[in-house]
Amino acid sequence: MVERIITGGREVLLEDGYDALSTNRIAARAGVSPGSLYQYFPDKDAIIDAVVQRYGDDLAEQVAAALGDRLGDVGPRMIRDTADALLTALEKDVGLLRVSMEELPAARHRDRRVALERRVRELCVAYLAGRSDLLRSDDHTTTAWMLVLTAEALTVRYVLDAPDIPREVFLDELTALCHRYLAR
Amino acid sequence: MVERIITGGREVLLEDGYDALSTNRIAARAGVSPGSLYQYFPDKDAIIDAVVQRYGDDLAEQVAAALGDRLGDVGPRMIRDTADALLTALEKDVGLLRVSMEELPAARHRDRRVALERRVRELCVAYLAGRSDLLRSDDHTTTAWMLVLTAEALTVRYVLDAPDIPREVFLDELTALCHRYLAR
Amino acid sequence: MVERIITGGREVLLEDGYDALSTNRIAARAGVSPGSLYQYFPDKDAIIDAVVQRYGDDLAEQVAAALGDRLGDVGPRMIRDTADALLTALEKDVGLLRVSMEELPAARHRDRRVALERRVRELCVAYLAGRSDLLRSDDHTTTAWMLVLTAEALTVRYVLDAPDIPREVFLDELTALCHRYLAR
Amino acid sequence: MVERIITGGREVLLEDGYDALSTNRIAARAGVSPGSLYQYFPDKDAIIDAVVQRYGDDLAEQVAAALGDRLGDVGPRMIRDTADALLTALEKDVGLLRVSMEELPAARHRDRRVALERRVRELCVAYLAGRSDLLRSDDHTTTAWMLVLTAEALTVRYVLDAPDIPREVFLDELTALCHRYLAR
DNA sequence: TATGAATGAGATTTCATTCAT
DNA sequence: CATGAATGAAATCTCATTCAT
Repeated sequence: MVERIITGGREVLLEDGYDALSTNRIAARAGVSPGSLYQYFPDKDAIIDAVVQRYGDDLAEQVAAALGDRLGDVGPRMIRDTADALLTALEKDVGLLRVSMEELPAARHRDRRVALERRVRELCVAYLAGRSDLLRSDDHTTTAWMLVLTAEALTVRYVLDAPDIPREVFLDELTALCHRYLAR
Repeated sequence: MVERIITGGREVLLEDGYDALSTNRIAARAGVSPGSLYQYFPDKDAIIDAVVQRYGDDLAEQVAAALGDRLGDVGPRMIRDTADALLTALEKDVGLLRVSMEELPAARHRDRRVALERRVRELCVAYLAGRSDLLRSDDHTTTAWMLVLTAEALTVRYVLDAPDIPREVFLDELTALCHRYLAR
Repeated sequence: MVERIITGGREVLLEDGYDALSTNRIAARAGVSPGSLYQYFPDKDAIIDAVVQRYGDDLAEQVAAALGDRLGDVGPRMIRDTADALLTALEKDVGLLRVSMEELPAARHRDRRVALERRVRELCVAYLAGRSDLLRSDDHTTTAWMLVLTAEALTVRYVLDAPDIPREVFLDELTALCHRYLAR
Repeated sequence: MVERIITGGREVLLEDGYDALSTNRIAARAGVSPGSLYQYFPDKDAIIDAVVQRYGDDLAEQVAAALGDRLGDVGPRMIRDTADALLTALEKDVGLLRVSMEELPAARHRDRRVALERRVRELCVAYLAGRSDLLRSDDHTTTAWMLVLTAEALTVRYVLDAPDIPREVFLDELTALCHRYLAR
């Protein structure tokens, strides 16, 4: 049931947009009575949050999995693979990505985004700490902050704005950007 | 009067937030009758747009001015100064920046943002073209795309998320990131 | 519920008049929330239409019934009985008749009125066709058009303007008017 | 000035309809400031009344003039000429007639209509009194009431509904209807 | 006198939420 | 649990009217 509601919410979000979204519409789309929504969610926002959360979790899982596979790698290769994994994950559901980033107020996923960024940053710091001697800077925390946000922002924009840059070129450039920033 | 309305709109946006914003509240805040809003703006959205537009124009002007001053400079110095100018501009009204980026749906300023980015990108391409021999890549368009978005995203996030990084360090890091990405 | 709304609408129309009629007032009068109106009617006009339609249907039914009863009759008697039935029907709810005819823009019931007139005219033509040899004119369509409108207009005005003419006299005169117009 | 306002009101009524009519629109159409309206008319209704009054006066004048010409005539000829004059007058501005009869609430011209009808009825009574010996009924007041309303209603409807009846035939029929009703 | 910017009451409509069944 | 009719607060926008200039 929770499942149907979240699915309904995502469909409404995708097909009608955030402005046209209403609890009645979600209920109709989910084939459920409006009243039933409130047995599983305290209010409308909680439903949207669940949809967005679900999407965020999917993303995180995909990236984490890809990261796990390449954890031992080093240098540009590792960077590129990670970026590729992130890009691939974002490309899976451009519609929902667009709605999330352009129609929803950012505040709606701010907390989740910040939490995810922190987690990734910590992994990044650990990674950097293991290669300290090869790095330009000792301040791994700052380095990781810069790196994570850069990769995130550029990848999201690449998917949403579809600039006239081939995918491979974009990944090469992003890799260069990151690698050169890191290297001594 | 238009002035009062826009000011009122900005104040409501800052003090009550986007969700609580209503035409009646804007009118009250502006010390104006609700009906008067509609002598100068066709609808509620037009008022918000005017507020955001106003802010965006201010920002653009400041950045453009700073860019103009330093257009002849070269190397890391130029990058750092530009970044500093951008950062300074964003720091001037953090409240409105936050509302714009986190409460308003991005779609509300997408067009304006895209236009500004293009403008800056073109300046950037021109700048790069003049220093082609010092650069790693010949594809200035791609390079500029990466650079502009990176600088924008990082600076905005630095202001909004206030990470535990001193201002000077941030500027140094951003400069390093950009400079190393560019240099041969 | 639809019933309550229509009743409420009619009461507001009768007691406050068309100009003062508002959805809120209808809702209050019907002892219903404003929002509930919109579960059963798409907009305000639909409610008014329903009220008027209801009244028109009642009227039509009464007249049709009376007509059916006297369809076999002939001559002045039939005319007079029909007129009497029409008059009786209109006298049943003078208040609503007055509001309909004098406060509502005629366009609001034009279609219904035209449809009813056509129906009655067709019955009239059939009636005339069966007595062709007694009639002054062969153009039954034109004759019926004249007759139906005359009877309608005079009866309505008699009820609304309440001229200083006894009911029986009025019916006699209307009968004379019609009969003499028809007869060879 | 009063002239311009009334003209403007009539134009708005004709071109935009009663529902879209607003004081601002009248003012714009008349090339006058909204405020100026209130120097010559106490409120919006007074303006509309003036427009309708003007139209009614024009009508009355035309009919009166035609009547004056044929005052001496008798019998069917006189009836037919009068009807023709009325029809001709109504045909002169079908647009305004339609707006008056179908968009405006009838109450807006009720008083004027009633007054005009009384005047005409009195003339009619006088006419009838002079020919008492030829008439079926002695109750001239009642006869006149019937006659005037019948002629008015049928003529108006003929113009507005444009039934499939040639003008001459309509006049013949109306004449027959009236004449036969009157004659002994 | 003419103006027209300003007014503000009030109208229609939506929709998140509740609660009796 | 599920329902869905009912709610009612609140939002946007209009427009007849006023009044300082």
